[in-house]
Amino acid sequence: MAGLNLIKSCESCSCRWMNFRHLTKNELQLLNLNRYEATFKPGEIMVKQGSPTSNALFMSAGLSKIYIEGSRGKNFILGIASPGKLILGPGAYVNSRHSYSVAAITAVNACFISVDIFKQLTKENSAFAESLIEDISIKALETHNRMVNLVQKRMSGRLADALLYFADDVFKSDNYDMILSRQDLGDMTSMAKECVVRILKEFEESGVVYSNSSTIKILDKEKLVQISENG
Amino acid sequence: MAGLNLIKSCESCSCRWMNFRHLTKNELQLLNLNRYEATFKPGEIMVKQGSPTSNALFMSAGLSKIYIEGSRGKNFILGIASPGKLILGPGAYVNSRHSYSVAAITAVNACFISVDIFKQLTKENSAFAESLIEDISIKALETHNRMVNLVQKRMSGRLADALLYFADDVFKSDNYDMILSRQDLGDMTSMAKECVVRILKEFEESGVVYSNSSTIKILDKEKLVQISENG
DNA sequence: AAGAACAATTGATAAATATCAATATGGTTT
DNA sequence: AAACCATATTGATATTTATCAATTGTTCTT
Repeated sequence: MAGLNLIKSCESCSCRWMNFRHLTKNELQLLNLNRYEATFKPGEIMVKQGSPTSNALFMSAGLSKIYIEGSRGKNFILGIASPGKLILGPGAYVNSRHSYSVAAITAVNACFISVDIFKQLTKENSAFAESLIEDISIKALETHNRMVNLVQKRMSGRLADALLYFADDVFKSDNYDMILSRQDLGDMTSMAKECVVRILKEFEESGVVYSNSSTIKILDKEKLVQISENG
Repeated sequence: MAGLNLIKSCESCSCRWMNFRHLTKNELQLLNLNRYEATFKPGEIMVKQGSPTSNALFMSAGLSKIYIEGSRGKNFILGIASPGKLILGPGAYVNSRHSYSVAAITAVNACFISVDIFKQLTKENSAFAESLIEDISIKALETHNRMVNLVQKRMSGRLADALLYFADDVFKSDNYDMILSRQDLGDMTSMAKECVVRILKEFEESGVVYSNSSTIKILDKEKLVQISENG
């Protein structure tokens, strides 16, 4: 199995989870022995909501979307996963079920790491455990923030937030490919796909954001931030 | 200072945090030495969003509301805190600032416990640390669920959720005092206070819930659950 | 008990958002 | 290049929700 891996070892991996810095050489080796890599094509499901949390995931290449499958077939997109981020929902510590689904957007390489090993490491290494608490806490803060924004802002503010999220957190650039469909953008900002189109058009007419169906260029970031803040 | 405390010690406390069961006698004593009790009158602020997270809180009596102060004076009510629950936002592990405010609804007794001590205990006692991760994870799951519901359901479904939350999680009874104002109920369900009134009236007209300004009686729970599920 | 202050209620209306149906566009397959 | 598919776009309309203004009820104070 190790022969199939693209990445030589966790010790030398350049895109490993930051918090693995707290692990000793031995612990990293243990990790390395209990992982395997897989590749996914665009659109393929990497993690299915409700399935057992046997593994945590770490992507080494590509982008994927994390989404909750709500009732009546409606999805809610939590965010974009990229290399270096832990993919393991809160269900792992509650009911041992994945609390969200993850689907590849681009071609993706990912490491599967046994949750049992993962939990064992948190037990043995308190610095590592604390860093996990930090990671979870950061996500909780982001979620709180997200929820308040979704609930208190109008459509243009919500869409501005999403565009800024891609620029600042995902691509670190104000020009980027819009990897989500209009429908997905709607699922992320709680609006109908037609409304996404209309608000994007408004942004374009006011010279804030240029967009075509697959590209975004933020032209006036200050104004976009203002739109986000004014709700 | 110990003389001011109503509760004799953490060891014998009947309403202490469940996860303290993982602590040893010594650790409980350490906890006990580093706590102090306070009482709050209805309406008083117990924790202010943005203030330093020097202490975690545990209520021994009363009810309070946990809320995020959003932009432009709009609040968002996260939930109701009751005895036995840890009150410590994710900010404690991120920026050492309280990420939400907490205000007493009824008369409240609460213990303040030093966050430093709290963190020290998670470092020394891995079972305790894991139980904290579990606690945080449960809250994260609830938040995810909440967010999806708020975003995908219409007003009647959201209000039904809130009424069921009070019945099942807070009061464990289908008849209870509505301790929140209509405005607060609106801040919790993302709707205007006038709409809360109107939907409650609808519920009453269809025989699902009886309500006056300070009381709720769930008359047809199945139907209320249905309303919640149908969005 | 009168009055002040605040919360709840109601009705009318405006604003925000979703839905529906039709058309356009772009990329793929054949 | 024609046909096909999925997605994007547009316009018209319906639905949902918020806002405003006025009134009623409640609680607290004096």
